Amino acid sequence: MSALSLAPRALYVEVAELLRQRIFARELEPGSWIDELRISEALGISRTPLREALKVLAAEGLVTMKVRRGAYVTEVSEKDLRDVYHLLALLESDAARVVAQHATSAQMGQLVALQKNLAQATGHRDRFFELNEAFHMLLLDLADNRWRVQMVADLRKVMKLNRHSSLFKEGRMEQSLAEHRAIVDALVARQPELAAERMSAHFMSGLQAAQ
Amino acid sequence: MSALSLAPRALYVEVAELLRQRIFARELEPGSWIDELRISEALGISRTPLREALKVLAAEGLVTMKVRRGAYVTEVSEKDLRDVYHLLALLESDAARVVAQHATSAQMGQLVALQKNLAQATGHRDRFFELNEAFHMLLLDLADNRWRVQMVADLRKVMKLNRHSSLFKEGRMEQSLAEHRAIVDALVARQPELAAERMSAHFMSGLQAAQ
DNA sequence: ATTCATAATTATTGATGCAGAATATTTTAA
DNA sequence: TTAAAATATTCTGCATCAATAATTATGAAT
Repeated sequence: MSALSLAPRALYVEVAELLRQRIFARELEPGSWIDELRISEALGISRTPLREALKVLAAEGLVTMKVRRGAYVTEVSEKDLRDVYHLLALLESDAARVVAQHATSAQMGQLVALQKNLAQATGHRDRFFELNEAFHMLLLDLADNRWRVQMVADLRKVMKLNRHSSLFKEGRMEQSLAEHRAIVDALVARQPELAAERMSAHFMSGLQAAQ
Repeated sequence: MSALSLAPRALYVEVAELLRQRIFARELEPGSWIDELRISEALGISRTPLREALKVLAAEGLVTMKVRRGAYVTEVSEKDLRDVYHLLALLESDAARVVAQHATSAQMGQLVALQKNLAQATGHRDRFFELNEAFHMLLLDLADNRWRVQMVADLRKVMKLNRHSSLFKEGRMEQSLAEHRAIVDALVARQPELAAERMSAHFMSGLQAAQ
């Protein structure tokens, strides 16, 4: 039993989170079938919460369900990855546009602060990756559209299914940092279209690095 | 038991579909709790497939789950509706842009044909509504991004939660038809930005009608 | 003897009913 | 009127049974 959490979660939520981790860690490989009995036994739980967790993951796109066959980890093709990046660019560049228009100066300050932390994390890949994600999520939060937050979160999960997407190639961190700086500059300068363009370019650059 | 379907579906899928219908028909009202026992008894099934169906609907945003409390139909505020329309406008206008750029002339023909059917359905609200949805879905299919298709489908379900969204006000059908015609014209003329703009305007106009 | 088709077996998922736990409601007493 | 206890309701998770797909075994034909 894990440490008692402040917000108690249902077992199926915990199981879904665990499976996500394993999928992202490639312990469960894309295309491989998920054996309900094996996993539930390994986790020491019954099949019911596992099956409910699989429904959640299916809705997120991480697994695909076939009737009377079960669930397998979704395979993400090169085209899928391009499509996902395309949508992320669309949704997040629009978020940048909205933030440039409507964010308070205090909120801009949050983005600038996070950007500075990011600048100090170059070289530390895990830390950089973490702060990078935090930056994008903060921007989304500030754009204040809960449906978009959910959709982007799901798309980012799918993106993580790809082997190369989470690995930054040589020099990618520096380039990414520069792109972030340019985005923040445009936001602070209250230039919505410029911010949106730069965010879109940021994703196109990220897609190239992933391929 | 319903007629045997060509593609046999799992019970939880059927139940999810049934619940969607009831939610859209306002038999299950936003904010009301879903009594697992009552509904499963009414449907003559056990609670397990119902619970799995609720997980699916929760992922779609139609119901909200509270741990140890169960599920209730999601309440959609005015702001939520605006946010959903904003995203639909963003996603579908981009789809129009893509279609204007990449669709074959045969595919353009499909859109034109559907548009003509729509023109003949003014006055018949249900039929018009059906064809309207078919038009948007065809456009999405032609844009060829399965992740977007899924996201738009989910957003449209949320949109339907709103009482006014599915009802066309007086004169709305004629206006909607004119907007569709303008969109198709831009598509056929291979003008991506114009098509995108008109699609966006179409949604803004739809939002006004819904409020 | 080998190969293909068919039948029997096995393994896995789908669904059910029940027991336990947490929460909400009602009742009772101060 | 408020607070605590008892009761009722509802959700969570498990063991079991049923249905279906996958696999193996069997037999006939070439």
